Formats: sequence, structure tokens, C-alpha cells
Amino acid sequence: MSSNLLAGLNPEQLAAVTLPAVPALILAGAGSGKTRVLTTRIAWLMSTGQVNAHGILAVTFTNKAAKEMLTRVGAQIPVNARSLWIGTFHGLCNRLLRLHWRDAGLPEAFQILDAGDQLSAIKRLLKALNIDDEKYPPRELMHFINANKEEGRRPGEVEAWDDYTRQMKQLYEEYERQCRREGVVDFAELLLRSYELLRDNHALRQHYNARFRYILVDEFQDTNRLQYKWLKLLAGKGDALGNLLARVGGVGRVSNPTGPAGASPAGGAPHRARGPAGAGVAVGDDDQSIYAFRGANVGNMADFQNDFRVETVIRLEQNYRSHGNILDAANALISHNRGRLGKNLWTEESAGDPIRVFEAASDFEEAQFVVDEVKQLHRDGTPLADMAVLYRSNAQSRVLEHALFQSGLPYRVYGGLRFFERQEVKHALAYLRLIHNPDDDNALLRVINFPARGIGNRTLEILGETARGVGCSIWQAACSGGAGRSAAAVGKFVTLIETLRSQAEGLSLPEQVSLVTEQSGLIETYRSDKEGQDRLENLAQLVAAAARFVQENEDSVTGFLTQASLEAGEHEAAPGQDALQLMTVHAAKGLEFHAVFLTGVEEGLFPHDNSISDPDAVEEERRLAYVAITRARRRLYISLAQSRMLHGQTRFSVASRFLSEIPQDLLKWLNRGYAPAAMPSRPAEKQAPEHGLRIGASVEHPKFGVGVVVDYDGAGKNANVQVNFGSAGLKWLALEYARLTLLS
DNA sequence: TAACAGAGAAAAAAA
DNA sequence: TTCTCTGTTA
Repeated sequence: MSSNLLAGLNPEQLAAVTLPAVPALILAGAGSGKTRVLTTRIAWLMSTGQVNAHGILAVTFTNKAAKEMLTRVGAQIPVNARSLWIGTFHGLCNRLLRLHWRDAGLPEAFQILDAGDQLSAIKRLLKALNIDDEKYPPRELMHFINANKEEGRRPGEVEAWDDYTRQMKQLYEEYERQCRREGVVDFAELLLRSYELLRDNHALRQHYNARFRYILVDEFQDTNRLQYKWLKLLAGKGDALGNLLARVGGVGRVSNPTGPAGASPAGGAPHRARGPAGAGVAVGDDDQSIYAFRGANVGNMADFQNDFRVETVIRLEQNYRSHGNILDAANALISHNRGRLGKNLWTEESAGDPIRVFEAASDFEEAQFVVDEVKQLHRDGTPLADMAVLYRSNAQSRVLEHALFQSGLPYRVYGGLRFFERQEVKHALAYLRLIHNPDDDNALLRVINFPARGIGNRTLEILGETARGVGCSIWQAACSGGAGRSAAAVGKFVTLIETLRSQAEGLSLPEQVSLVTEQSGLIETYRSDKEGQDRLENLAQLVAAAARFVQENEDSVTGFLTQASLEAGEHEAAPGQDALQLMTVHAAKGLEFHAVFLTGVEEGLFPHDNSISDPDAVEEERRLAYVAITRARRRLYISLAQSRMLHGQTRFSVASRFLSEIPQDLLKWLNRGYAPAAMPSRPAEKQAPEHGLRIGASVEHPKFGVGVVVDYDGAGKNANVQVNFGSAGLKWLALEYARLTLLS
């Protein structure tokens, strides 16, 4: 059987798939068949009888990647999806904590706070404590808390040398208390809590060490410190052994034991000579590390090599995606970074097309260029969905969207709110939470006055104070009356929730969701809102999602709520229409397209202003550019604009340094030299003309026909306008003489 | 309570 | 420029 599995692998892939049970690092370049290697290895391990599904743990970062891995393994070998632990860090931690909630000190049905929930919980905390949120902004506190958790630090371990940090530390502690009281867990807490569970519970740790004989980690360059520590524990290499940590003498930091790490006999559990501790495989690409800003630590790759004394490093450098010129450009660009682990992509494919470069006079013109090229490629047979327009920052999408909209090309923008983050969905889920746990203050505050029922800030303040005074939940405070003038309204809300609860009794999950959306008044509110159509649609979708959940999993409210927090759903529920893809470079990681347009390749934008003064940050930008380039299979366009509207101002920029780091013989400048001169000069700088012929206005000329105003200068008698008459050409006309009629 | 105006910020983002 | 948040006002 295994020969089938291994067919078609190149020598490096084969080596990676059939690695013995030793720790190994696989440096997998873009498009080198990384996922295939991972899934084939899992299938190979099982089909050769080295391990059963039970003994494998595979970790990814996104639900999408986890799902894909599971599907592909399933296609190669029959597996029981339940016994195979493939998932995201958070998904797997959740699984662990649900199994061992008691040992982890959590309530059985603990709730998960997503980022938005966490922020509102923090705001509520600050209010309750009467903290000036100007001095201690909620977002900053949230960042402080998460950053510390991601370093594995509880409040007690935070070093505070100044008043500000001392206060933040204090608030971190209060926040934890609040979470404990409410039985909720934020994203970082999932990780930290399950890390601590394994660290402090020897029996449990040994159980999992023995169980997970093979651990595979995807996108290893994106792991943060805590995730790495967690992996180490699971692999049985723990800094878990408190003695080991102490002996190495670090200050509580997980530095690398320089000696023979796991082999320490000094107290604690003796390690097996082979086996569990040895089987970790990390797959990553340091050149594609683009998430340092959210705590990813590329250094984990080097630490892994040291801590696990990795002797096997496999490089997957053959690229199955792009043509040669594209890879050469990527290789050349990334070679400007220092301290790489080193890797050079190559392909058996031909060099292919040169990289097309377009320098536009303005962002407007750049967008137009993209539109024209996309149209051309589409006419030549490339599906729109196989083309992507990439940009560094979301703000750039506006002008692109505008041009696309004008041209009538269907497009799809990634980013923005996702399904379970939409307010109507969150409202509905809050009602669902409340009928199962009315003490959930977060949920209660979200909907106590939505739909509006006459409970304002003042009332909430009174309720909050009462609750705090008594030490009970807001719900209990609401039940005990004493809500001042709005007592009646509060009473009605209490009755509503209680009615909902009794009605929900015995209903299935989808029925409960449906009940809640209707009886709470949500549906009615959105129906009377002229812009509520989409929201109604989403509420219906929510019921459908609940039905699907019950079918695929179990009839469990907690399970559904967990999934809602852990899998926020798709960005766009767009139909399967063939549409051009618009997204940030970050969002494009892991994807590939026939043609890629990398836009805004200008100093100040890419690399971004905020990075330019920091060499490390510039390197991350360069990696980002590398990711962007390697998305393209056949065609790569790089465009830039000499001027662009940014924050309401026109700014002028020059080509990005990244462009000059690509060998010029790989580039084909589509318009260098003549372009800037032939283009209309910076319309944005001009004041509106008194003659009313603004740029973009349509005009008619008796001889030239219909055209569009692209520029103007002068005033009064000397006023001139430049009009693009299409086939009749671009003309400068003196307003005093030309008989122009304004059409729009 | 709800509507409105003025201020302030605008890099990237998974779970 | 435009979106979001906050504080004020009807």
C-alpha cells in the first residue's frame, strides 16, 4: 500500500514523509508541496503500522488548514476523524480543556470569549473599577494581558517597574478574577490554561506524552512562545520539569537548555530514550514569517533545533507552482534578508513570462491599469477567480473597488467582518447564552437593551453597582428589582428571558436559535429597519448553521457556541460566482493564482512607513513581498503609483526598494519613460474649478463627441480643460472657445 | 433614549 | 478622506 502513497514524491519529499521517529525540521518553501508531505506522512505512519490514529497530533493555525489536512489524510487512508487529533492550537487546547475541565479548574461548560467579547469584558471591568480609560485604554490593556499570556506570564510573574505597568498588572489580575467568576476563557487563556494543566499535572502529561508518539506542526515559523512551550510539553521535552528549568538557571524564561535537554535524570520523570520525545516534526518556512507583529517568534525554529537537538533538516526547494522568472525574482528579493536558514526555490518549469511592471501617475490610474489587464486576461480565458489583486493595506482596496465597480467586473474582497462576528449573530447568540446561563454578564449587557426596551445607561449603572455590591451577576441584580425608574422595563426583560428559557425546554438547538431570534424581537427590529435585510438573512443562516452543527456533531448548545467562537466563519459568504479576488498580502498567504497583481509597491506603503526605520521590520516587509510574489503561477504584475490619496491627502512616492532588489532583466517595464509625461497631472491637488467641469465629468463636443474631463488649469478667460474623447484622443481645449456641453 | 456633531486616527490578523 | 468613538443636545 505504502508504495502507492509514496508514488510521485521527489527525493526530499520522500525523505520527509518517511523520516524515522527523530525530531526533524522541514524547511518547506512556497509551493513545495508542504501539505502533501504532512498528510502523506500521517497516512504513511499509519499504513505501515508504526502508529494508529490515536498516536498522532497535528497542529495548524487556521481551521481551513486543519480541515484541508484532515480531508487529504482521509483521501489517502481510511481514518477515524475523531481519534485523530488534527486541529488548530486553540481547537486542540479546547479539546484538552473540555476533557479535563476539572483538573484545569474550569467550569464544565466554560464559554470562550472572542476578541470582541474580550474587549467588552475589559471595558466593563474598567468601568466597574472606576478606572480612567483615557489613562488605561481598554485596547492597550487587552494587548498587555494577551501579550503576557502569550509569554506564559500570570499577573504574579509580570515585572512592573513603573506605576503604569503596576496598574496594568493589577488590572490583569482583576480581569482574571472577573473571568473566573463568570466562567469564561479568552483565546490566549485556552493556550495558557492547557499549558499549565500539562505542566502541573504529571500524570496527565505522561499520559499524553505516551499517547502522542508523532507530533506534526505546520507553519512553525508562526508559533509564538507559549505555543512552542506547549508543544514542548506535549512532546515530552518539557520545561515542564520544573527542576530542569531551574537548573538551567533562566529567570523563568524558557531558554534552551544547552546540555542534553530531555535526558536529565535529575528528579522528575525519566525520559524515554526514544519514542515520544523524539517524534516531533516541525514544518515551516522562515522566509514566510509575516506575523511577528502578533507575537510569532521565528526564533522558535532555531530553539527547536537546539532544544530537540535536531540533526535532520530537510529542505523542500523544488517548487511546483510558479514559472522560473517568478521564482528567480522571489529568490533574489529574499536574499537581501540576513540570518535566514537558507533556501533557494527552483522549478523544472520554463522561465515563463517576465514580470510586468507598471508605473502609474496616480492610484486611480493604477487601478485602471489593473482593470484593463484583468479584462484582457479574462478575455483570453483565465477565470476571474484565478486572478488576485494584492495590496499592503486595506485602505488601498477602495480605489481598486471603485474602478472595478465602474467596469462591471465581478470581484470579491476578503477581510472585514466574518459571519459569527456580525452584530445580529452575536445578539442572537447572546440570547441563547442567557437562557442557558443568565449569569453571563457579557451576554446580558449585549442584549438587555437590544432591541431597545427603555433600559439606559443610568439603569445599567444602578444594576452594575448593585451586582458589584452584593457580589452577584447583573442578572441576579435585575431579578431582585431595585432598578430605579426603569424597574418595569427591567422586569419585562427578566420575564422575557425566563419565558424564553421555559419555551426552549426540550427543543433542539436549531429550534432554540429560531425561537430566540423571533421571540427576542430581533427579527421584528431588523424587519422594520430598511437596512436590515442582510441581517435577517444572516439570522436565517444562523438557524441553518445550527441545524448543520447538530447534524455533523451533536445537539449541544455549548458545542455550538464553542464552534461559533473558535471558527468565526467565512469572510464573505459570497456565492460561487466567478469573481476577481481582492485581498491584503497577509490574507493571500497559502493561496495561489494564475495571475497576481501586486499593487502599491512604493516606499512608504510597501515597505510601510511604520517599518522603514527598523531593519527587522523592513525584513518582515520583504518576507511579505516574497509571499506576495510566490503566490503567482504564471503571471506576475507589479504596479506602483507616483501619487496616491492617503488619509485625505495626496502623497507622492517613489518605487519601493524591493523593486530594485529584483534583477532588472526579469522585469518588463510596461510604460517606463513615457508614462508619467502622458498622464494627467495630480488631479487631487486642484481646487474645484469655478466652471464646474470637474475631473470625471462627462462632456460633449460638437466635433469630438462625448468625452471625460481628465484635467484642467487656468481660470476665467484662460481656463483650459483636458478631455479624453476616447477614439478621438486626448485634447486640451480652451473653455472660452470650445463649445462643450456638460452631460453629468 | 436617540440623533447628531466634532475629534481623532488610519498596517497587517488567526483563534 | 472617511470611519468610529464620544459627548452633547433635542
